[in-house]
Amino acid sequence: MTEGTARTRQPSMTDVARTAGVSAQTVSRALRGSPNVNAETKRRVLAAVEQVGYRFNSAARALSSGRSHTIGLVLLASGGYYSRSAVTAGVEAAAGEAGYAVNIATIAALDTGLMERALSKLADQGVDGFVIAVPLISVTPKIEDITRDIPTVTLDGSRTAGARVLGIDQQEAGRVATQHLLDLGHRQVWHISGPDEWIEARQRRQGWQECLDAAGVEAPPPLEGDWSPDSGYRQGQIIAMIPDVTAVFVAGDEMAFGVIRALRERGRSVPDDVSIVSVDDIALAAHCFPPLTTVRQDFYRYGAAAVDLLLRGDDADVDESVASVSLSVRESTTRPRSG
Amino acid sequence: MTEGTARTRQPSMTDVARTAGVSAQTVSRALRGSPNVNAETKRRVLAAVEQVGYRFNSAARALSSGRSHTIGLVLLASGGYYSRSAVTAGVEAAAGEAGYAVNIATIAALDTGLMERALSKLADQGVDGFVIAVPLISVTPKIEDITRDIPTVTLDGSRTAGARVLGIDQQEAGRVATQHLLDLGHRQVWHISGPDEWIEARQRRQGWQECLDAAGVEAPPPLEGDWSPDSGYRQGQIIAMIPDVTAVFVAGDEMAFGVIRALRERGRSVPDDVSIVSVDDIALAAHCFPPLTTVRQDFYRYGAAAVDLLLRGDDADVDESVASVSLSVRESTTRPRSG
DNA sequence: GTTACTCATGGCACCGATAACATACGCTCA
DNA sequence: TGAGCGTATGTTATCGGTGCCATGAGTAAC
Repeated sequence: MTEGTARTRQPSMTDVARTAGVSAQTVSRALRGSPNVNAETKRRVLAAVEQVGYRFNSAARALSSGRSHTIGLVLLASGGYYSRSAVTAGVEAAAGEAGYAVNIATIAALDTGLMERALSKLADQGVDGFVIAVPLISVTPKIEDITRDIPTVTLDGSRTAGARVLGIDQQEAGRVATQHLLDLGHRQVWHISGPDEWIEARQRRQGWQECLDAAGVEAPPPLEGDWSPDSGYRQGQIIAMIPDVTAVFVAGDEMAFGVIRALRERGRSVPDDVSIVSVDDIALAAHCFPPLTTVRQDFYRYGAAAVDLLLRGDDADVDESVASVSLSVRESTTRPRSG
Repeated sequence: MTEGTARTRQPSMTDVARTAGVSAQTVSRALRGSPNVNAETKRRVLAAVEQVGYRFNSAARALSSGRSHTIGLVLLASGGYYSRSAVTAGVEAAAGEAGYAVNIATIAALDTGLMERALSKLADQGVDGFVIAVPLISVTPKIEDITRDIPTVTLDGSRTAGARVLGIDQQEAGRVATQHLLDLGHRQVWHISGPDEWIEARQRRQGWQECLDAAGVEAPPPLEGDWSPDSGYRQGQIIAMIPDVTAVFVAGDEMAFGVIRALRERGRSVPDDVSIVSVDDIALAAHCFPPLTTVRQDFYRYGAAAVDLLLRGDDADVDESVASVSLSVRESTTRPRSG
């Protein structure tokens, strides 16, 4: 390089201290808002920070304090891009507010080895906590080791050593969806669930089952998708071949898109022939054809609540507010023809 | 706590060194894959790592080496959750492969102040580089300062001091989409663009304009949305009121959903009355009704390429492969009635 | 056989903040 | 008046790697 001025190192606390005429320790205290700092001193420090263009060095802080002020977020690459995106935003917002940064690790598939590697990588990065937004299909000793050392919140109800679980009542979502169809007069409600590894999927299915039980209806065998619209399409083709199906509860909006398409291609109209209700209420649910009746989930708040739980640990008021679900009734559901 | 053994500190390189019977420096070299380490020594070191349960401390590394092996990703909370999600995955995958972690910062809106804060926050975290996936609506001195010090790749073509630009030819996308409609026999093509602050939006509009110019068609005034399905719906309502519209190029799939809905509600059928083509090819594009003809963008590779460019700086082969666009022809476009 | 050079390894200072401890000052109260 | 205490500030060691330089062994070249 031919630059005239050599690229000098970033100013450090010592530089600020010299400029402000105090010790580095006082600068540290002033910047962290320690109570025992004179107001006038603090002002001088802040002025010096501006003057020398000081930028905080979080690596040094992490090294000396042992805390990185970073949390690790584990996501699944496939499956539900809307929720992933919204959860990420919620996590990041809540973390940011608490002065934490967010480090992400995406695993390509639900594989224990990949999970171990992801957690390991984040642990190496020195995260202070984990938010795990994918199911832990199996908890290996290695995973237990890591989550025992580092506070963890799981979002889907998986349990591992020392992890807190943010319990959302997915069963309720399944119940609300199914009851809506029964209330419309449907005699039977079919179900296309998410992958069985996901506790969310299991809980929604359970809610469906319970609701049918309570109504004295024998539940038909559930079909299983993988959250993707393609899988919904495939399962929808099966549904389309079964006569007398008038109502289907699909475990996720994106799958529901595929189901509706499959039904339409087979000449079954939604909602005239078959009513469809699902869960999520993604942004496109209101704009597709027909607009989707769906149980709303607030993924953003879900993610934010996970961080609150992780950092503050106040289970109580978190769970209450996040757990609520609400039904957005649109045009993909209606009374059965002969109902 | 009543634990028998006090929670001791994590093992460090010194511990590994002692166990392996070498110096800490040799451990460091062995772990970083330095060429000048005896194979046998390396084996001993790796065994010792296993034995003592050593975990790398990246804060220490960052402090002493001055590089954090972390890159910062700036996203916009609203607007295109599919692309956000896919870009994030691509960035994370490419970064992970190169041994880098990803730190995210989401800005709630396209606001210069928020952008400054996001960059500043990531800079404080000590990121080695930025991938900025939102438009820089205005480049303030503060933003310039930060991006001058830290390598930056912008994804939408915004320019700022020292930033590399990953140039995807969005104009080509606009051209391909528009030409498809002309080829089908449409005499006129309307356009609903993205927000003018986005270079992507401007380029796609330019492509549309050029294509019409080349065909000797006078372009109608473009309408403008904000990428959201709701905005598509609003603009679609306007389009629906204009007689003789037979073809619309919508700048994004999510907006196209809203446009189609608005047209349908006004009794205009897609594609029989109006053909719709858009850009992105999100997962749901194939499953909505009617299935959407759209120009495919590979956001995942886009994100990955940004990281490659940032870390390796080999512009050449990156641009070529990513820039390509391809049209997915589905059922939302057809010949005009009297065409 | 000395020089020269490579390879494998060790020693030590240092990155920049913070924890822990020390100090200085001012004030209250016996 | 001096013990006792709280507040504001300074001093020093330390966190755990890495950069730089030194060292010794082995080997090729003259």
